[in-house]
Amino acid sequence: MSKSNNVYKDAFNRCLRLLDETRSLPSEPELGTLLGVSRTTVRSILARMEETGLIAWNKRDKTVLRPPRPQDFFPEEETDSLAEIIERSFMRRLLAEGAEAGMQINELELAREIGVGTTSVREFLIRFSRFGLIEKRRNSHWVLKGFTRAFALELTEIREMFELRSAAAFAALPEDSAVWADLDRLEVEHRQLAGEIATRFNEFSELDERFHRLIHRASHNRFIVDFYDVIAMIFHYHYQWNKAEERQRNEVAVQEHLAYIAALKSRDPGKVDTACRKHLKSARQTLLSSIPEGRQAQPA
Amino acid sequence: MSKSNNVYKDAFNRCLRLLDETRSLPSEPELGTLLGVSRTTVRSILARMEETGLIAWNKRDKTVLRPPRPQDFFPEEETDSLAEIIERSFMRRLLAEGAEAGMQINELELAREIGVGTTSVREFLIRFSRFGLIEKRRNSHWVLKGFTRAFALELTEIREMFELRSAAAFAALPEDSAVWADLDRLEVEHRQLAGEIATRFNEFSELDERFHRLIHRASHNRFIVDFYDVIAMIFHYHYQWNKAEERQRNEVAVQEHLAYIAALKSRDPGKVDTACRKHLKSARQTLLSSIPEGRQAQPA
DNA sequence: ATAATGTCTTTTATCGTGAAAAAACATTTT
DNA sequence: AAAATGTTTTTTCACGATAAAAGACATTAT
Repeated sequence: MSKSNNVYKDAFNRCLRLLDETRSLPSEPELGTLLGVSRTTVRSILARMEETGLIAWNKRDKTVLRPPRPQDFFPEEETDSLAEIIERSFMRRLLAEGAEAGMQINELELAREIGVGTTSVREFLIRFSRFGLIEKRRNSHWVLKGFTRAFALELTEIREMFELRSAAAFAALPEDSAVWADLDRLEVEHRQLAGEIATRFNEFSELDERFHRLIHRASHNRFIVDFYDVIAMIFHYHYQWNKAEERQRNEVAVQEHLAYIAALKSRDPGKVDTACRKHLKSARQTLLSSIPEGRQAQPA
Repeated sequence: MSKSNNVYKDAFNRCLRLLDETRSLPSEPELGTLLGVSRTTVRSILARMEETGLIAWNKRDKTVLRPPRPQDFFPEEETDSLAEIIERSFMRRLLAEGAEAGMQINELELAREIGVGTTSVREFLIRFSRFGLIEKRRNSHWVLKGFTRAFALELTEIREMFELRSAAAFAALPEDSAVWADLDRLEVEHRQLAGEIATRFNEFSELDERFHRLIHRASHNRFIVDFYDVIAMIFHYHYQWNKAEERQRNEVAVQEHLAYIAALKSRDPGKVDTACRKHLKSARQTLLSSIPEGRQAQPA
């Protein structure tokens, strides 16, 4: 099996959702941009839609014949890229009990366990290494550094440096910058979420990421912007793992964000600094409190 | 050709240099640690040394029969790892004329040009991406962001944040920390180099790297320590490329380092901050002045 | 009994290969 | 002539295979 066609399957599923909304589909290049795939893939999708009687396809004419049924969709798990599959497996292992710092990581074993080729695992590990959780020994195995307290402290130290600087840069942006409209929109979303926090608290983490990325982008520094990937990854898995007090935590965070947004809009550097610090402090506390005291780094 | 034996060849060459110093070689495990390779490789080395009449090998006894001759060494170029070869080729292209921002990078073409498999090129590009000079388009090619003025400014911005913080942490280290002895040793090396700067100015960049890495390590933050890899890489190639005023630049930098070292030893935060800022400012100037004004990023 | 050597097994590094997906080129339609 | 469709070529992604190198185990020497 040389390469899975998950790009096609995922785009097909997304295309099915478009069918509900229109009588006929747009041109091939347009569909390509819409779905984020090449025309080659678009044509495979159209071919199958024709075969299964979803559309009538003749050159420019792509008329919708019937609405999509559940069985038209490809199963969710077939739409994931290999990288996603490997990442999930790896993180499950990493966050599971028994993943102690200093432990060695075996490419071949990982590949066999997940059921993929070694190349994909190697490439994943190289990409993953920038998160600072693993390290390669030259000509030899990888070493797990572990999701320790030290890691969390080092991560938050950088995060705080970067975000304070980005927030200051944000507040100094000219009145006519497009970011103020983005911020307004995020503020509305925050207020809506705050109003229905009892039922929608689990939607917070997605909003959180969008909010912080907007701020980091104001730094206009690729290293700062890219570093948010590390934070996002950690928070993503961290929240999957630690559901304790989730609702209350998010409720507090939403309010902190609203205060932070107000400070940014005031454009007063002092207020921005205070609001940013306050939020970062509680974010750090949340992360730290979730790491068992016992998980300590092994002495090198 | 599945894998080159450069590890063996490089270790063999290094082992030859040991022959000059002793009558007989130590045990296999000891040699392994000394050369940084496994016993398997050590035994291949010993086998060849026996074959070529360099040593008499019988179990624990490894007597040196004759000093190594130039023709005993493997050619330098055969001792480089594939990753090094690819990196050099890639950087040559990147720094050559015509490597404009926005240009797309073709894995297959690169692999063919260098004469290696695509897997190795892919892995290199993934590793290299953390330097912020290239970026991957999902399911498609890599895009060159280019060694532009913007890149240099973003890089130095982070460097300055990190180094100021590390220097402050360094100065606050307890009297009995081992770093003070390291610093003393580096100071001596700086004074020696300063005395013979006319002839040895080209040895500065290696000393520079060791000095800054020592300071960064005081941060005890893996992200800060790792970031120095980005700086080191850029400076490494930058200095190969831009030899203008090298001697004078290095002469100034050595003096700035000595002032910086004195400030650290004073343990006065104000003095440290001043000396560090001064040096970083001139380092930034040097880097910026070497980037042609014309090299601008393409609009996205 | 400890540490070395000798032997065998496992893992890593790299390639060539083939299908999926993108991209380029040619042709037709509006 | 601009933009779509139809067709062909190129590139990316992922695999299994193989030699180099590491590592584990068994044996021998001090």
